[in-house]
Amino acid sequence: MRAQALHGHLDALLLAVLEQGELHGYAIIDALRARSGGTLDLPTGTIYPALRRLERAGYVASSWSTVNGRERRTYRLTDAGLRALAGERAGWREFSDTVGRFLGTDQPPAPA
Amino acid sequence: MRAQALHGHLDALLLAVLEQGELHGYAIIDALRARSGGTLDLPTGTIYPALRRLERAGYVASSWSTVNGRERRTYRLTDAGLRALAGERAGWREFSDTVGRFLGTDQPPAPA
DNA sequence: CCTCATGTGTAGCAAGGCTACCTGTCTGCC
DNA sequence: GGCAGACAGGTAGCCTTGCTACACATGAGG
Repeated sequence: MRAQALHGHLDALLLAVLEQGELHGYAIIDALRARSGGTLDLPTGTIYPALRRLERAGYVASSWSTVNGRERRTYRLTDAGLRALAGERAGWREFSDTVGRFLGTDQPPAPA
Repeated sequence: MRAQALHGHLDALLLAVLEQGELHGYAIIDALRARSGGTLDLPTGTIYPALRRLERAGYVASSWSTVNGRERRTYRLTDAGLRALAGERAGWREFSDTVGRFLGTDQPPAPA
């Protein structure tokens, strides 16, 4: 899958993943790959800047911890992030509905 | 709708619109607006460069005609464009399926 | 006459994901 | 002991692509 198709939707994915529990960056990449069946295999250079963006926006908060002598930065969803996620879901629905109307995802063009 | 969410999907939309018959740029904008129920209202500065991109790629071909003293450039889908559209449709399905799995468009997370 | 819709077009900006690179620890293999 | 590779985090700069703002031209309507 052409990954740049994500453009603008990555934030929503990250929020959705963090909705199920706090994770650190590397684990987020694993979670995305696992839940997408391998389709989403995002490089660290995509994830880390995106997480910082979300943190600047106040949608996630991070805390450092040390696991096996390795520094880990764990991210969790904030209340604002949860609200943002709801908005992103609505936005995604409208977007996919609109584009799907042209590309015929699974809803036929004229049911009625 | 945040229009930049289109990123990477605009070409597919244009091909899909032209699939139903040849149109000129301005009419394409109208068609997108009409078929999307007003959601997609794209500026000319988005459409014209995109059409040139598609023409360079060989997916559409254009021809000039004069209507009411106004020069019109009419675009039609090429065979390569038709094939590209099929690929775009498949790509869209995979993309929307993948993202939908996270944002829960209409398929629940764990049906079984 | 002037404005607005029709119609095409360009220059430059901005956003966002990607490539390529760097740092460091721990584990396993030779 | 040394080296590769997974784990873990991070940055700089590129590239694509849609958007804003503008320019040009004609025809219709006030």
